[in-house]
Amino acid sequence: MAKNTFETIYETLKQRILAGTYSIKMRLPIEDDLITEFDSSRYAVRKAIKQLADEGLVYSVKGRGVVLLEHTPQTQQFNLNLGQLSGIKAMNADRQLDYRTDVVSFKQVIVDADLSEQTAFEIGIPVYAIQRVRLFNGQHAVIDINYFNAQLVPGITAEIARKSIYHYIQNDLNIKIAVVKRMLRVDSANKIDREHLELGENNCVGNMISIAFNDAGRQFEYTESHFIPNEFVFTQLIRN
Amino acid sequence: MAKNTFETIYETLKQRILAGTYSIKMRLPIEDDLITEFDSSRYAVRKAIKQLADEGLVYSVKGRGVVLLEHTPQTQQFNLNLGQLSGIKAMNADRQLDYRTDVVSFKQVIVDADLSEQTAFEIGIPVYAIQRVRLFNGQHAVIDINYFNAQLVPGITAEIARKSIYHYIQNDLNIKIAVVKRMLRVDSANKIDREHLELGENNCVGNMISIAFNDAGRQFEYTESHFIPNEFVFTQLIRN
DNA sequence: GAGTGGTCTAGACCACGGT
DNA sequence: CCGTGGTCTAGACCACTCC
Repeated sequence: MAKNTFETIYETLKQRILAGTYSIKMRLPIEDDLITEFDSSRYAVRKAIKQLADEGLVYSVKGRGVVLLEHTPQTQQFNLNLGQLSGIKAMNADRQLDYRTDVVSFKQVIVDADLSEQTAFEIGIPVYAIQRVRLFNGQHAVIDINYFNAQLVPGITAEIARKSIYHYIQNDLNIKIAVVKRMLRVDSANKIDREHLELGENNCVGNMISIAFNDAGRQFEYTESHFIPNEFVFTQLIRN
Repeated sequence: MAKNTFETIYETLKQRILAGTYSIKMRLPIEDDLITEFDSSRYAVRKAIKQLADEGLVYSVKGRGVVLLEHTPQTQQFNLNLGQLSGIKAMNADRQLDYRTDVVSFKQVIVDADLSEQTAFEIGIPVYAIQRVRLFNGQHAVIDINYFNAQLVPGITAEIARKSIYHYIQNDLNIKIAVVKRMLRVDSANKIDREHLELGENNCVGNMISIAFNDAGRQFEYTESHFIPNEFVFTQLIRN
């Protein structure tokens, strides 16, 4: 860790904040002191503070200083899964979970008007249409409905889908996943959901829609992940 | 608008991107060209590009340049309600909606162990406990369950709750809302939800939990907003 | 008025991508 | 190898907070 000056400062400050070193005064040392302590430039110090602010640990007030945000065990968890990448597999890697994937459907189709409307893919291009059920601790908790642009992401097989498409994309195809845009909704459960998910009494699902772009700016994926209620949490940080 | 050099550059570039000026080559001009064009420093140019990247419009690749992300009408909507502040009132100010608030319950209580566990407020402090139903176009769509630290946010009345607590906090009390941490879940509907929301056939709700901090770093609010399915969307951007 | 973070300039060098 | 963005330094001045 800590390859850059900036990272060293960031890691050190974060440790101290979490250890409560600064907690009494509820303030970080002023920039000049940090510059002196770490023998670095203002740039590195400010960048480290910026990252701490992005994580919701501190807040800068012009003319006053850098304030620490109260962090209780409850609010602590916010600082964890803020912006994760990869599939749900990695998304839950921190929790120790028994995990399995069933490929329910695997097709290659041409995008028509309706599908284009839904996925934002151009009409006429070939896509892989894949449906996979994710089991956590034996529970049918998530169904992933994927559409991958077959020109940008060629050669997907059912076998790859059973393991990890993202692993295949990144390691075998060497595609860089640059940006993922996400939408979160609560939808009434549809036929597919009722068929494949253990909804119990519930008749709704969470729906996480992901649109992924490679580092050439091209959208290569549209995915809907329908998940059962009461099991998943998403976090977001808003700063003024 | 555009008070700073940085803002001028940012606004100009954003306009051009949305107008499609750069779309053919799928690239932004290189930094040096932008420095020349806007007669500014590299700092301002890079800051503008950073903001465009934060919005999901572009993506920087070291050694190659700044790539434009495909933006179709569908993915465009992602760029809207990314990080909004204020209550739901402002959250939906862009849509033209008939809007009303009913105060269902208004109490002042002392935080006990259970409530402390839930809200992360200290045991023993007084809080306002408020329940409000939000009607959009006459539909009972949202119930807000608020807890405000009565020491940090004194003097809330039912009348204020009916109008806008955030307006009162910011304009009358002059409190600066620095940071809001949010969690999103899908919960099975409870008694209060079934009583106050127009769930129709659905028996689940979305649950947006907000924890707000003032610019002294103190948590002054814990709120759960339970909302009906199929009506609300949340967005998130993840960058590598 | 003193102290603090926010903005900005003008450089330097490094790391990576493509040729 | 060259061109590009990423990191970093050493300053200057401004805007805001607090006494």
